[in-house]
Order: sequence, then C-alpha cells, then structure tokens
Amino acid sequence: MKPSRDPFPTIYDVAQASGLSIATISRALNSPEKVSAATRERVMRTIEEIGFVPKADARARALQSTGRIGVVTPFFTAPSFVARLRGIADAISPTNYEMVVYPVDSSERIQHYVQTLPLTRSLDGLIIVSMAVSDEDARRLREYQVETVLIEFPHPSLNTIEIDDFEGGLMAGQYLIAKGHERIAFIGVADLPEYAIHPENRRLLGFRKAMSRAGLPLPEEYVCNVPYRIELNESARRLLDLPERPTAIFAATDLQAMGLLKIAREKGLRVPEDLAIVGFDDIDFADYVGLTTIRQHMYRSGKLAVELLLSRLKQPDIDVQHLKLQLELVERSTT
Amino acid sequence: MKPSRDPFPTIYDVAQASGLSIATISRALNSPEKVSAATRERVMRTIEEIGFVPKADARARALQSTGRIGVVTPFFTAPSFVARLRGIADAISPTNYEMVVYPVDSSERIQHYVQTLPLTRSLDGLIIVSMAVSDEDARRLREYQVETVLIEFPHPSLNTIEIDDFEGGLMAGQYLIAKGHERIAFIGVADLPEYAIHPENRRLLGFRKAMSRAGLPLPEEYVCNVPYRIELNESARRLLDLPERPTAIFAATDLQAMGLLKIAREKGLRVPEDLAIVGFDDIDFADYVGLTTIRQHMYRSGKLAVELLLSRLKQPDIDVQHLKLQLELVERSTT
DNA sequence: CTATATTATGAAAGTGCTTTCATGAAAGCA
DNA sequence: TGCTTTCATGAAAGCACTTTCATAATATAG
Repeated sequence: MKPSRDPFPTIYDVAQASGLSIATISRALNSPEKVSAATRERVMRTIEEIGFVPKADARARALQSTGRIGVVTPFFTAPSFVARLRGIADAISPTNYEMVVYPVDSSERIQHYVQTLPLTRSLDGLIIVSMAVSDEDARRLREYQVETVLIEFPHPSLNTIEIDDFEGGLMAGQYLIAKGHERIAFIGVADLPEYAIHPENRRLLGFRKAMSRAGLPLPEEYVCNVPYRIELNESARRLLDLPERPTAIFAATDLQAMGLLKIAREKGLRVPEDLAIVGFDDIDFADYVGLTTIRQHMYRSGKLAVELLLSRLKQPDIDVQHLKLQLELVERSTT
Repeated sequence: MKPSRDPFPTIYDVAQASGLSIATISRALNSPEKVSAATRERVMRTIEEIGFVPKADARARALQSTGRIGVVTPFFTAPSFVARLRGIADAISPTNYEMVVYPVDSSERIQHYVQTLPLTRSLDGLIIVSMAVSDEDARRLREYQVETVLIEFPHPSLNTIEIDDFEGGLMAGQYLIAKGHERIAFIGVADLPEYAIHPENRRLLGFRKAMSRAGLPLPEEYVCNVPYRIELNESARRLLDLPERPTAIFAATDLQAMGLLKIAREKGLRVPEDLAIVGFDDIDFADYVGLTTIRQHMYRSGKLAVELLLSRLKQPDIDVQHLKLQLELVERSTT
C-alpha cells in the first residue's frame, strides 16, 4: 500500500511521515491509552503537519458499526432521570461508542424516533428510558436489528430493565403498617405528560394490596394526585386538613414526599410523630432531608442497560433479557 | 467472502442471488451504462427482492443529513451541571442537530477529546462545559474549523459564555456586610478533580475584595476548603467551633452551603439569627431549603451556548463572541 | 466463414481504516 | 543477573465496496 500524492492524505501518509505504522496512527486516534505519550504526540504533530483528516466512511466500513448508542429519554426534568443518565454515560464512556441523546418532549417525537432511527441505521443500539413502546414499534426495532434496551417499561420481545413498582408500593405499605399506622394516605402524580409512562399507578396498586391484606381501609379521600414537583397543590394541603388526618403518607415520588414534608412542617406537624412520610426513588436529596424512601437504583439501571446492550452487540444471538432491579427500603428520619 | 444471513444484505448476497458477480452489481448501481439492459434489469429485480441497501451510502447519508453538536462536559455529578445540560438539550432539540455527549472523567480524556473530536467525529459544533482549554487546544480547534463555544472558561479566540465569579463573590460579600455582619467566613472546594476548573478561587477573590473594601479582616482560619458534596468534613465543623465564630458564611457552592446548613442546625445554631449562610449557583433545591444564594443562570447558559453556536454555524464570518451572564442575588431565609 | 473490433462480465487488486496476533523491548522480581 | 510480565509496536487480515484488467461472448467486416 503506497502513500499517495493526493490532496487528501491517508493514515499511510501519516505513518510514513512519522516513521510509524498505520496501526499505531489508528490507535493514537482511537484508543490513545494504548500508545505511549511520546508517540501520541509525534502522531498528532505529523497529522497536523500534513493535514490529515480521517475519512468517516472508511472508518465505518472497517468498524462495521457506527459506534453510536442512542438514548431516547423523556426530557430530564426529574432528578431521578439524571442519575440514570449518569449511569448510562458512565458505562458508555470507557467504550469507544458515542452517546447520542434524543430528548422526548411530545408523543409524536418518540414515535418519530422509533420509526426513523432504525431506518437510517446510524445507530448500533438504542436505550429507551421510561417510555411506552408499542408492539408495532417493537416489531420495527427488531426487524431493523437495532439492539434495544427498554428501561422501566416491559416488553416481551425486547431487552428490558424493569422496576417492580407494585412491589415497591407493597413494601411501603407493609412497612408503614408494621410501624403501627392505620390511617395511611397516598399521593400520586397528577400532571405527567401524555407520552410518559405511569409507574405511580402500580405503586398505588401495591400499596392498596398492602392495605387490604392488613384489613385496613383506604378511603377515596386518602388517595390524591398532585403535580410532580416540590410545590404541591391544594389537594395535598386538604389531605392534611381532613378531620381524620392520616398518620402516614406514602408519596409516589421523593420529590412529592419532600413537598409534603415542607407543607407538614409549615402546618406545625411533627414528622414523624404526627405524620410519617415514605417516598419513592431515593433521589440525591432524600438523604439530605432524611426521607425514608423506597430506593430504586437509578444509576445502576442506566449502567446495566448499557452493559446489556453491549453484551448483545457482541453476541447478537443470546436471548433477550428481562432484568428486574431489586428495590430497597431506606429508613431515615421521616418515619 | 461469504454472503451473510443478515437482514441487511451486501452486494455479495445480491451477486449470489442473481448469479452475477459483485463487480456487476456494483456497476449496475454506479455506472448503469456499462451493463447490458437485461443484466441491469436482473440486478434491480434481485435487489428489490432481497431488499438490499448499500451500507456505506446509508451511513454517509445518515451522517450528512443531520448535523452533530458535541458536548464535552465533566461528568455531571453536580446538580448544577444538569441544569446546564438541560438547557443545551432543550435548545438543540427543535433543530435538526443531534446532541452527542462526551463525558470527561480525567484530564487525559479532555486532552484527547479536544485533539481528536474535531477531526475524527465530523462534528459541526462543539460545546465545552467548565473545562480549561489551552491556547494550543484553542488553536487546534480553530484550525480544524469546528465552531466551538466554551462555557465557564474564558478564551480570547473562541466563543465563550462566562460567569463573573469575581463579581459573584463580591456581591455575596457586600450583601452580608450590608446586613451588618463583620465576621464572615468562606468555604471553598477541596476536592475538585485535576481536570476541572476552579471558579471558587475567583469567588473567593471577589469576596476578599468586598471584605477589604469594607475594612473588615478575613483571618486565615476563616477560609477553609471542604469536599464538594453535602456531607462536609471536619474543617467545616471546626469553623463553627472557633472561639470567635463567624456570624455569616459564604459558601462557594450551594451544595456546600446546604451541608453547612445541616451542620449548623445539628449544632443547635439558629439560621439566620446565629449564622447567616449564602450559597452560590441556585440549584433546584436551594429554593426548597430556603437558601440565600447567588444565582447563576445555568439553564440559560446552556441554551445560550447552543444559540450562539447555531448562529455562528449559519454565519461563520461573524466575530467570536464573549457573553457574560448576569448574576443575581436571591434572598431567602438563610440570611 | 474467418479475422477483428466491441461489449459484457468476473477475478482480483485496490480503498482507508480497525483490530488481532505476534514480537521485541523495557520493567519487575528473585 | 537471569527470568517472567507488561507494554508498545508492526504485520497482516479483514470490512463493503469500487475499479482495473483480462477474458469470454457477441457483433461487424472482409
């Protein structure tokens, strides 16, 4: 293979000019840690001197892959998404894949992504976070061989990482009941956008189960939905003003639990003496405010998703996997 | 070379299925006049039958049709980074650019990114968040003509979005002084990784300036560095145990201010009566805990970076810009 | 009908890059 | 000081196509 007199130098030219082999040039560019610092420096200098620019198509050809992993995620307003994204990024980072983020802010958008991303074949893998995927979408993804991992949404024909929300609700309920509470209320999420999934419903179901098992009533006024942010609305306040005020509340998310905590304190209620609170998620700040909560391992779920994806990319023939992440009750000072 | 069982056939598959050679397939596709009408017809039919799409084309098309904006960021442990990233994503999302995230977790990595991203990854633009960029790096970026925007780090020859940390420190100091405090301490960051920048130093400088202007002393034991997380270390505790305890503390970040708040409460100090606290950043939870702080518009900085980038991509000839984001004192209940 | 010019086609040699494997050198260890 | 490990490097085998070059097939002319 001869270096060319072309206006576009190749790695062969770089190799010759630097007195190294093409392999070393390639490595210096793609996995610098495999090359000594001195050589790396030498390579970069030569590259600059002769004005070499690697050709993307040749690279893709040799690589047989685009080297890209897409992450479709409802846009990260929630603190919990962030931890997950961090897990994803941390896992992708040491590989040579790049992480392409596709934020979703409407249901058309997710539709659009699922339909077009596989077609262009510009991705090796796709991680879909907390979004519903229809059978049709799943079929398409499979047909076009885009390795896919779903986080927090189940689908039989795709790899999934699931959270057992029902179980989580059950745990929270049982825990509060074991603590002796009999009047326990539930706070769900009122304002999730249409494209989001609704894990809080299953959390409520689990909680209901715990209550009925214990023979405790769960009157309708004990179940209320509030917006998903720290500042809760009137209905949360109303809950605390009921003639028969609950002695404990299970909030479907930590953010709401924290809002509740604030309201309770404003009203002069002592936590946990007058009111016990259990959240869900275990976001970073839960520890700070001492919130008892059901921990779902956000970071780990993201990391796991990537690992699952990578393993499937290496061995496409292994079966789809459905991982279920263990939940964990973290007891702090609000109960 | 064997034809594959892939649902994405190669020309080898087409060749085999049609009983022709790969060369002919290639010609039929690229220079049809060199092939007889009959063969051409035959080729086209089999192509249709087995659903062949040339891979290289698909890749090249995919890479060209959408622009790519790279985001190099120290990996988002801090809540503040997240808001910025959100701003970036929100601004990219409506355009037809893709957002490619390159997390940095070591100084070699940032070096490598700055050196190779511009040439290897065919990026249209690059946003570098909170990372130092050397003159050498800057020169390289310019030479490779990758439009670049630096957030939180100044460089004369690149677009930048800066925060006036000095001014912020000054504001915090002046505010506390105006409140009548005379013994004011400062908490900086002890454990930033080597690859990170150090805005807290300039915040301290500004703060120092405010103190000296007011003729107030800032004894050495009033300046201490603690790890960048909520759980502060001993030196923060020691600060509150000093015989001449400060009546106010300016923390270089909200996270540390919150940690301090917790310690102060544990020690039975009333905030703000016994100890006033001012933070820096205005992270989401600052409002929740009622922290007085210097707000830097994280979200906006991210959004602005993208807008700046896009405008430069449209008109590459306009001058580099250096935007300075206004800081804002948000008064809440810790002062 | 031969001899010759024209095509249409396939074998095989590129294309510019990545990666595996083997090797020589340097480093660590007894 | 000799022996094992580790590390940096190069040779060479792909990758999915394109192109060159030689050849078989056909057409054209004499």
